[in-house]
Amino acid sequence: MSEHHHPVSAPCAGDLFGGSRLSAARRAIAEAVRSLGGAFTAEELHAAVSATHAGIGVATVYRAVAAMSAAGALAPVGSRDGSTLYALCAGGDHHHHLVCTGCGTVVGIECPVDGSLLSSAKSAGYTVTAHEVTLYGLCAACAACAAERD
Amino acid sequence: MSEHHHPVSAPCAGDLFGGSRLSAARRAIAEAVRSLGGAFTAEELHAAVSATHAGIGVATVYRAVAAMSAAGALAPVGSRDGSTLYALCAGGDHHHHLVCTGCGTVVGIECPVDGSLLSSAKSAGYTVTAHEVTLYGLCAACAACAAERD
DNA sequence: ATATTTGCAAAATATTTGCAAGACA
DNA sequence: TGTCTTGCAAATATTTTGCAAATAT
Repeated sequence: MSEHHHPVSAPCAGDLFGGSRLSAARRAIAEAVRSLGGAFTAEELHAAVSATHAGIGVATVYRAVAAMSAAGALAPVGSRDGSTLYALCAGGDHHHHLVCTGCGTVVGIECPVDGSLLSSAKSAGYTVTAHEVTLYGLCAACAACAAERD
Repeated sequence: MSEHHHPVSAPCAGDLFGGSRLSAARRAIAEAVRSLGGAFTAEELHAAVSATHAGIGVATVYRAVAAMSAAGALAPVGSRDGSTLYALCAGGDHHHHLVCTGCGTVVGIECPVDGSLLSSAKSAGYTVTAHEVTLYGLCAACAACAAERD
């Protein structure tokens, strides 16, 4: 059927932008997102991009973040100093994120919202349409570092 | 012991500010928080206060929101148009919030984060220190209104 | 060829802060 | 009385937007 193998879901590493055009700037931004590894603010992403590809504007980064979010490749995972934190969102099935408050590393976690919670909401007269779950903590390395500091 | 009955936890309706001073402005703000009933932004709260008590500055409202949040009487429940949404937080035990996206009504829900999720985080090397859970949906009235619109 | 994306700079907002004056305890 | 709170206005900061030029497909 298709000559090229365009994945329908679970975008591969090269495609964080869904169906939008892949410009040089966006390529650089996608690269920076991966190099950051964990959670980041728009400004941090801009700084990371600028380190290797100078001349990319802040607005472009903000627009890229919006595009990647719309494509489901990025998810907001809290905020720091008034700026929204984003993180790469593993494609595939429904999940949430656990963010290390020390280094920003993010891992996916299963969704804890189960039928019993939904039905208790239902009995309160509510129909749940969306939910937001994020955990915060320390990764092994940051926990060890914190313990050492005592 | 105590001549006055200062509850240690689960602040009563008159005390949204914890131990801070109860000024006229703060009394008016607390009143407005209750009159709003559901989720609100700082600006909406300021407008509500101003309707009955003119002359209260925006900064005072922001500071009051911070004070009430610190006292545990208010919790952030998402954002709208770039502004943080807050809601009255029922005192007492640990819980989360379900917000009607139609009218802003908020109800408390039990916490779905259970031991199995925490131990799966643990096995990934993470120690969970905090979490954030919010559900969004429609209350009975707003759901009926939406159905009617078809 | 053409619709999308970029970069710049300016705009729109949300929230915070300094400080003198006023209010609570 | 002494400290906390207020109000105003200015400062900060984040994110958005208009528009002409550049670019991807």
